[in-house]
Amino acid sequence: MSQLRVRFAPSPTGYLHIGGARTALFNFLLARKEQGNFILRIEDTDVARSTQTSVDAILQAMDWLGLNYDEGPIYQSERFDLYRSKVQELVVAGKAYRCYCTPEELEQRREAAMKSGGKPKYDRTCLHRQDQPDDRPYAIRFLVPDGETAFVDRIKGTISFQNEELDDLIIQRSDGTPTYNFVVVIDDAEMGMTLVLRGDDHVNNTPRQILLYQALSYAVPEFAHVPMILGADKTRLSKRHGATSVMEYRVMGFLPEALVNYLARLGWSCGDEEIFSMEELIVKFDLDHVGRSAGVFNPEKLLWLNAHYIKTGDRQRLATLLKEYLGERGIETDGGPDLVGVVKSLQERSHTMVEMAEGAAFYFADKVDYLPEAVSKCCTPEAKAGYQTVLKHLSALDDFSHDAIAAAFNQAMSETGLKLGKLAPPVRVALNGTTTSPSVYEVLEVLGKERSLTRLRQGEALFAT
RNA sequence: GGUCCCUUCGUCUAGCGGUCAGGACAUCGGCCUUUCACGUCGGUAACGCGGGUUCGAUUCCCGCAGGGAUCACCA
Repeated sequence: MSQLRVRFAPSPTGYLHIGGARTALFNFLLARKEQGNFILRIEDTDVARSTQTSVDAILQAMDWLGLNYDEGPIYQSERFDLYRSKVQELVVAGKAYRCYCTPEELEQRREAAMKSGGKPKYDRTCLHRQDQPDDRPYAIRFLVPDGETAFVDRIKGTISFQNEELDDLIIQRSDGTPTYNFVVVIDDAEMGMTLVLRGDDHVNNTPRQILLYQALSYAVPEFAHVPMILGADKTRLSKRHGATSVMEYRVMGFLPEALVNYLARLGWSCGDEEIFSMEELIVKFDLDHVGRSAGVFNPEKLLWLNAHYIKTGDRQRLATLLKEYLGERGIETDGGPDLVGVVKSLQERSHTMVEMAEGAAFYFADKVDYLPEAVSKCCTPEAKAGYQTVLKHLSALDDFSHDAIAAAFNQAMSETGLKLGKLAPPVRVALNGTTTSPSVYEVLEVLGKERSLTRLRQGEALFAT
């Protein structure tokens, strides 16, 4: 049994963004599907740009999405000794060499080469250098062998490069710290990765890394590169296109399962299916159906999915969430109507939890905030009699259930000869101050008799005589 | 510029030689209706171009065009 081992390796220089989340998700799904291991590794070799705040933000976002890992987080910054010894191993074997060229010199030569139409690759000046002084700063470069390097990408198919296109890349900086392309190989190899699933932008790094694996006598893992995510204008997804941070979506009232479902379907498909729970994804996800081309992030479809999950979600759980969203808006729910009832009345008409919270606010308000236009439109002198008839019948109810309320309205209708379209609007205004709300029957039921009647009696004053 | 990758409705995509090119979001109509939604029925809408291969190409091959990625002592 060959155990699948995959990893997600973000660099902690910011929050977890949509693209990274999808890469993490794909790795997670594969690991769970194959019953392999999912490792989280923090790529913080760039000490200057890495922060603990970012690490925390990434961990929090993964937790929210439900992407738990089996090993880690492993910090590369704690493994410098290992990297250094591996660099030495290559130097001793003659597969890497010291380079005394300064960044400034290299930059100059690059520019000169570009200007004369040549390739901006390292000219191997120091490969042929005779002296190797220890008292001068030097970086270590990997000596790229001649030939061709090819690999079979699990998503894109065979990809090959001529080694001469590759630079003798620096694997250790002059300050002694290792560079990305080197540590990623050491870690993926030492941690036993069997598949490296990552963003498309790493395709060009892959041949260099393969050469490194070979130079260090490591087994080369399989690779799979997922296409990037674009904004509506087909450019790389960025702040301009809206929220890119996973956690921003929670703030905006999205459910994690909606984001997971959306991200999974962005670039992957399973016939005509659109709705997938995490459990289904684990069973159905596969690399064979991951597309090769970049995809545009479509917020509207995500919104539709979110509405779907709100519509079909567990009311008790949504009630708990709603309480949080209301709390963030300064609305206290204790002592108010039953939250599950509130959720039930709003569930079908909310696309986000924020929307639900906004729609639920009136249930918990001490006094109704009347919208002037709603009052003038619905609480007309002609409507007053009908309103009072409704109020009379509702007052007489012992059982304030939906059905009983409906019966009360029916009585009022036959008594006044008015249709529900005439009777309901002013009641709605009295209850929530506007012309839009859940069904008035539901609102009355959720509010309960006492609160309802209080509001209805207050509402009598709305009618201009 | 070099190298590498990509190309089906507006968007996400199904398709793996013969389909009226399917689904979903969005959009446009109808229905439902106490408001707003939801739901429901239906419509509009796509194979980048040019060569091949083949009885037959969206599908296979080669060009072209257009996108994108990458060419750091960043990751």
